[in-house]
Amino acid sequence: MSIIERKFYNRSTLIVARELLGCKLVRNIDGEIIQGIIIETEAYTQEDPACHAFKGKTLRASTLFKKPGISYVYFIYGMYYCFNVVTEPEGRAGAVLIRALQPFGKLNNTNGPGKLCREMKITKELNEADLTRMDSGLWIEKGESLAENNVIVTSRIGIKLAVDYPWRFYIKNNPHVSRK
DNA sequence: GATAAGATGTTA
DNA sequence: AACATCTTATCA
Repeated sequence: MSIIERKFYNRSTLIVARELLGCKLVRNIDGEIIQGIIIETEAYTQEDPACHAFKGKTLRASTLFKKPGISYVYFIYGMYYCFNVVTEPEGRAGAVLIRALQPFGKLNNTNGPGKLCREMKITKELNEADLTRMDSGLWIEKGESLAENNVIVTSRIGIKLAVDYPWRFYIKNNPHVSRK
């Protein structure tokens, strides 16, 4: 029930990626609430070759340098959006890609970053939305804390660069993880 | 099961 | 030309 405040995001991207597991992503579309538990994340930082901000402050990547706790939504492969949460202090780039949700209520088919954006109607209109405020229509609430042995850490998916970084986190034995 | 290819538009 | 994806087809 309690919304996560900005200072949570104003930290190392790796820590935020780990701690977002178990939290609840909530969307309000004209009064209709849809929500899911975050069960899979990936971290991307300024010094990371796979990150959009690696080459500097391009138009698209400029969002990654802004204040923590806002969203970064980008369009990919001609058909899908991906939803990230901006981390690190303002001026430093960093984001956590939300890769999969455990559906809540009538939400369905959220086992992948493109699919969950489609299901929750997350589009570029929500880029730079403030996730610490309910009036943005998209926010994140605290969840149950997870035991360390329920978190699996592996390499990231769908990238060519820096494939050896163990920067993907997901909840053990959860059936909604992407790429089973 | 595995692997390959096609859809599709923005980015640099 | 590549891309932080997903679906469908074509093997085995």
